[in-house]
Amino acid sequence: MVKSKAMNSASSNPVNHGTPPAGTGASGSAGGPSPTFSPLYQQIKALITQSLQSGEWKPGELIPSEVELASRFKVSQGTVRKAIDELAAENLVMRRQGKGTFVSTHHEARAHFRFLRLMPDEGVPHQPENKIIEVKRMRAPAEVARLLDLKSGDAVVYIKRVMSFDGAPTILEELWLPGLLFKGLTAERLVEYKGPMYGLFESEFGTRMIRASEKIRAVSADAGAAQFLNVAEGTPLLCAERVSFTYGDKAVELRRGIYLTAHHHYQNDLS
Amino acid sequence: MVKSKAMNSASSNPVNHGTPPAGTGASGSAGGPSPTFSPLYQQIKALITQSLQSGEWKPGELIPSEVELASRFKVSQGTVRKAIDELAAENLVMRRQGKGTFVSTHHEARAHFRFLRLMPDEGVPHQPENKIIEVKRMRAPAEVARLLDLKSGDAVVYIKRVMSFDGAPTILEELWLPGLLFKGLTAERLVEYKGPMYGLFESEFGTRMIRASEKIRAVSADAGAAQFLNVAEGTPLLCAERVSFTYGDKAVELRRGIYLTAHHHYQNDLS
DNA sequence: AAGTGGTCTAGACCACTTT
DNA sequence: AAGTGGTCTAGACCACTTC
Repeated sequence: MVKSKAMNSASSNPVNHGTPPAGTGASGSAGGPSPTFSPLYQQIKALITQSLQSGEWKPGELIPSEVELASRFKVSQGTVRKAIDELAAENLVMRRQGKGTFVSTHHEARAHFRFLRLMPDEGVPHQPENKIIEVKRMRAPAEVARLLDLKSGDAVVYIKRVMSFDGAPTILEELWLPGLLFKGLTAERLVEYKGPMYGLFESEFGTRMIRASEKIRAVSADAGAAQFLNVAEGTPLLCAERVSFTYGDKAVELRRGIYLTAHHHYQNDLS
Repeated sequence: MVKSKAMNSASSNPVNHGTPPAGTGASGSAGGPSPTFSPLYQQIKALITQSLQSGEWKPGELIPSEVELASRFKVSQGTVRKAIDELAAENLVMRRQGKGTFVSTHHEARAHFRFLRLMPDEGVPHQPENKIIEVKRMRAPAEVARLLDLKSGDAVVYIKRVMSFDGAPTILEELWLPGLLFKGLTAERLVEYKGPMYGLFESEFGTRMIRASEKIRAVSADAGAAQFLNVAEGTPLLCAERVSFTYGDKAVELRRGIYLTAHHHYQNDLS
């Protein structure tokens, strides 16, 4: 099964063992100056990612073993291994020695803290209580459309909720989601669902968040925030504006969180 | 050569190969629950880290090639490679194809943005101007001592400064450093030094920050902050309390930054 | 005992940089 | 041409989990 890489551009083979010339995917070509090679393991990684995205292997499920994937793609186990190593580093899959490799899911305490960075100043993190304030469909304002890569006026789902820790309202959150991706999303469904919202998105709407980018600022509590968080107007609050992405770096959520940081803090590790 | 791992002992040999000891796995056991073995590449990684810490290879310098290290440690190149892979992932070294592997340094734009997360809302990041307000030696307050793993009352260096972007004061920062590690640190040295403070610490005091943990809150501008940042008292500001660590996870800096987020934001990527 | 991921080796060749 | 990191292979064995 293939050994070196010179030549051998292959045929029905899903990957390009060859090197110089054409081959799978790759970009431009056509006399281009840079054929934009990608290493074999990157191509394998892309193929696996495709299977994840298409739902061939669903969150929580076991994916085929390294040996099987190697045989399927006609490459060595080491190459598959390196591809999966990167996917594991990006939290798309989780390896478990002796058991296999599983598709990551938001239905886990582990994945939980990746996206909720607010920690109590003392004690261990609790599961917040969740109160839905409002759910509606609307046309995307220009700013929302821009960040979600939609056209201004496209349908979006708007959600407003308050999260409390030990009975103390702490987070006021607004979300905007592309209407097309979240058609059946209703207030009832949100209220009855227990657990992290990303788990609901993943299970019920097939949209899995894999990466996010946040911009954080300090703001003053306006009348609304003051009311929902039970603080005086003008109280300093932390504002986190998040854009979340799914496979293919597609933006699929805009979230604006207002955090009361009197007894909590936003935890961040620089490494 | 050499194949198994397990155990730790050996003689003049820097790593523990050999020792094909008793039967695999279980063995008598009963007593020792965990022999605390570590894979060969982890041991190599530890040895390389030691050389970095001891200054055998200084920031910015080239470390020996993979082939040479493999020969020195009497392991295969692949094993050295895996060790260096992890060090590169932790930003302790940087690989450059065709040239070699270099010790990371803070004297680089690249390392710069790892620890300064405040970005302008529009436009590209600028180099801030730096104004030293105060430098003094003092005894560590209880809280500072606790976070720096010192004894209350131990000597610390205290620094207060303001950083401005395009002439606008934006960051008010206080630092506490262990007195023993920063003996010759004076206001003059700080003022005359151009570039990131971590570069000075690294070059002049041999202390390299490799990791940090931040807790972020929203606060109200008090009289002092209002004065230095040229805002009204009560203005909401972002407060980032950072503890930085050097090799061996030793805490060596406490930093409390007050950020004006009117035209800047704290950028954070969740992945 | 069989299957899975994890470690280690040895050798080949590729891509990039410098001499 | 020589040296360095980067990719790929093939095979061996280890550690963990399940049957």
